[in-house]
Amino acid sequence: MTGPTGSEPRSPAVQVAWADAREALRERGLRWTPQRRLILEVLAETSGHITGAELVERCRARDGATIGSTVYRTLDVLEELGYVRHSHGSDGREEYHVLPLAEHAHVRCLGCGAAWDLSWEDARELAERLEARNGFKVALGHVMIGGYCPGCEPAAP
Amino acid sequence: MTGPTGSEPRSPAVQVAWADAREALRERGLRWTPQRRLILEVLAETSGHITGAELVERCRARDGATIGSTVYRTLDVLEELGYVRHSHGSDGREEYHVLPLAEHAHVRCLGCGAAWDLSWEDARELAERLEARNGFKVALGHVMIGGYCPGCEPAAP
DNA sequence: GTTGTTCTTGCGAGACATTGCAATAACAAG
DNA sequence: CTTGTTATTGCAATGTCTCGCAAGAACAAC
Repeated sequence: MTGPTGSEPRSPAVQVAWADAREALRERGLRWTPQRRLILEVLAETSGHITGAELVERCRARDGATIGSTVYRTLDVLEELGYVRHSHGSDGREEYHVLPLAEHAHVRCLGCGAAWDLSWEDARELAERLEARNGFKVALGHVMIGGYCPGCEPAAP
Repeated sequence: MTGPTGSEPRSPAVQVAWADAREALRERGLRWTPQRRLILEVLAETSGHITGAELVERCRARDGATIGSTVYRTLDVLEELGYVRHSHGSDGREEYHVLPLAEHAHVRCLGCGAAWDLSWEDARELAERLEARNGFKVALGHVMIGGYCPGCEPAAP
């Protein structure tokens, strides 16, 4: 694991990665709209994970006219472009992982809800094993490991 | 992996495991109702995985008066008793794993949607590693590994 | 600037799941 | 069998996310 993720502002070095989003869209014949600009802005200030509903709410805070379905559809587009990656939290809600510089697996505590990224070594080992034994190609962005961190205990059985 | 799971009828040997459900409920001061009886019946004929919505539908096929929320609440109770275990499929829908004789992790192909159980050795290795390195106790029932099986390829990037 | 193509948006409907609350029914006790 | 306790149910409202479709906007070409 590489440490818990939160929602602190991104470093300037990382922010630039969003700068070419408009370019990336245009290259694919997609369009740059005020709605997408707003969503990108909010995402650029987000680090770690964010749920779909949270993103809708933060966008709505800046522009009361924000429409939920537009946000979700934009998220789909951004995922295709590689800017976000989504999975599902333990409650089944969409959870978007922002700017996956390297795709990685998620580890989540079922007790306190904290989330980490699986360390690269652990991930690689898991992936190599499954591929070698079964020819199964692991998609690290789609791996969720639930459990309990030190301090959090499973509910009594 | 131990092979794909489906929805064939259970063997008689496994069916008996459901017989004491009524007993298990009563021991906890919970009640045996016609609704729960129906849900148990349907589950007893199910093997592998089933989504919440599917279960509701199958119950409704036998009793048109079946109420969704009752089914979901019963599922919660059964999960506490250990008769089912739930996780979330790649589309975020609830997915109940029936009668988890041994808790195990899920492997799912993002291409064809097929699901397997992670082999016990692979699972144990993953669990031991995370526990040793980070003190993180893996809950195998809450592990989802996405990827692509031989024959299914990731969508072009 | 005008025009045309087509990607996007807004909006409403719908699927799935959760929750609060009042009415009901299961169970134990007498 | 009757009664009292309280777990459960049914229902309605809410929340999250998806989808179809017509109107609107972005972009390129002229």
